[in-house]
Amino acid sequence: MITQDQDTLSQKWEVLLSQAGYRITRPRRAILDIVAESSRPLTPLEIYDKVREDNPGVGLVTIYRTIEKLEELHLVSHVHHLGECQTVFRCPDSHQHLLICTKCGSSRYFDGLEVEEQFNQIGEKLGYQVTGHWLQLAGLCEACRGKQQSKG
Amino acid sequence: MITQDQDTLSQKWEVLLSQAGYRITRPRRAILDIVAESSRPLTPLEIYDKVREDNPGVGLVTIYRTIEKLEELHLVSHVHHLGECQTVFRCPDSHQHLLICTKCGSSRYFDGLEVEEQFNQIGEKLGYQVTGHWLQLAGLCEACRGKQQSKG
DNA sequence: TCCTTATTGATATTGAATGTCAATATCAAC
DNA sequence: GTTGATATTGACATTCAATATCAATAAGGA
Repeated sequence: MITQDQDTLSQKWEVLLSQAGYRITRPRRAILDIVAESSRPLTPLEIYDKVREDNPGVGLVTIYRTIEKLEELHLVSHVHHLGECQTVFRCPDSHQHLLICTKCGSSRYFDGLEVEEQFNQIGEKLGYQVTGHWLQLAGLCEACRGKQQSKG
Repeated sequence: MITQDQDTLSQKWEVLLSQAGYRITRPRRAILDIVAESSRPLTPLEIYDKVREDNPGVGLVTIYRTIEKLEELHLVSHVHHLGECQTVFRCPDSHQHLLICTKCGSSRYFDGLEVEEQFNQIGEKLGYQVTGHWLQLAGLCEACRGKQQSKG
C-alpha cells in the first residue's frame, strides 16, 4: 500500500485508490495526472488523447474504467458542459458548486451560497422531499472576456 | 397556417410550429402530443416507443428532427436526469427551475428563487462574467414517498 | 522471488445519433 | 377542388462512443 508524500492531487488520489484496494499502474497513473491537474472538465476521449501523448499504448477502455473508480471514490464527478454528459472534472472536498467558462471550459468551484433552506421550502410547497440539488453557473472567464473585447 | 383554438399545450405548439414555417404532419402531431402532455422528462427512445404505439410506421429520425425544432422554438429543453443528457421536457413560459422526482421522474417547474444577484456576485469574486445558470432540484414526489414509507 | 488476481489492451459488439435520398404529404396559390 | 413547389418522411447505411469479452500481463502482499 502506497503511503508516500502527498504533494499533488494526483498523488493524493493514488493513495486513496490504493487504500481502496485498487492497484496503481502506469496507465492509471497517467490518467490520474491528466484529470487531477486539468483546469477544465474533460471528456473521456480528451483524456484518452492526452494520456496517449506520453503513453501511446493505453486503450480507451482503461480510461473509462479509471474514471469509474475515481467516481466511485467521489474524486471526480460528471459535469454538464457544452451538451456533453460524460465530461469529468475533479470534485471539491466539500459540497460546492461549479462555475464554467462557456468558451474555454476553465472551471472553478465556489461555496458560500445559502440556498438549501430555500430549496427545502420549495419542495414542501410542491409536495416533494428535496434530496439533492444540482447547480452550475456558466460565464466567461477573465481571459476569454479579454479576447472578446479586444476585437472592438 | 393553422389558427384554430388552443386548448391544449400540443395544440399551442402546433400553431407555433406552423407559424415558424414548419408543416404539421401526422407523425409530428403524435410526437407533440406525447411530449407536451408528459409529466416527466422523456428520452428520444421513450418518445419513439410511445409514438409507435398508435403510429407504428414512425421512424426514430423523425423523433430527433421534431425535438430539434421544438428546442429551436424553446418549447422543450434538455434535462439532466438519471445520467441521461438527451432527456427532453417541456419548457415553462418564463425562466424557471425544475424539480424532478428521482424515482418516477415526475417533474414540476418552480420560480420565486432570488439567486441571480448572488450568482453575479460569485462571478465577480472569481473573475467570471456570469451569463447563465443551471439549477435543478431532485427529490421524492408525494406518491413515491408514500410507496417507500408503506413498506415500514 | 513467488503467486494470486486485478488490470490491461486487442478485438468484437452494441446501440444511440446522424447522414443520405427517393417517395410522399403538406399547404399556399390558383 | 386542384395543382405544384418543397418540407417531411422512413428505410437504409454509417459513424462512433460506450461496453463486453478474454488471454496476456503486471501489481504488490507474502
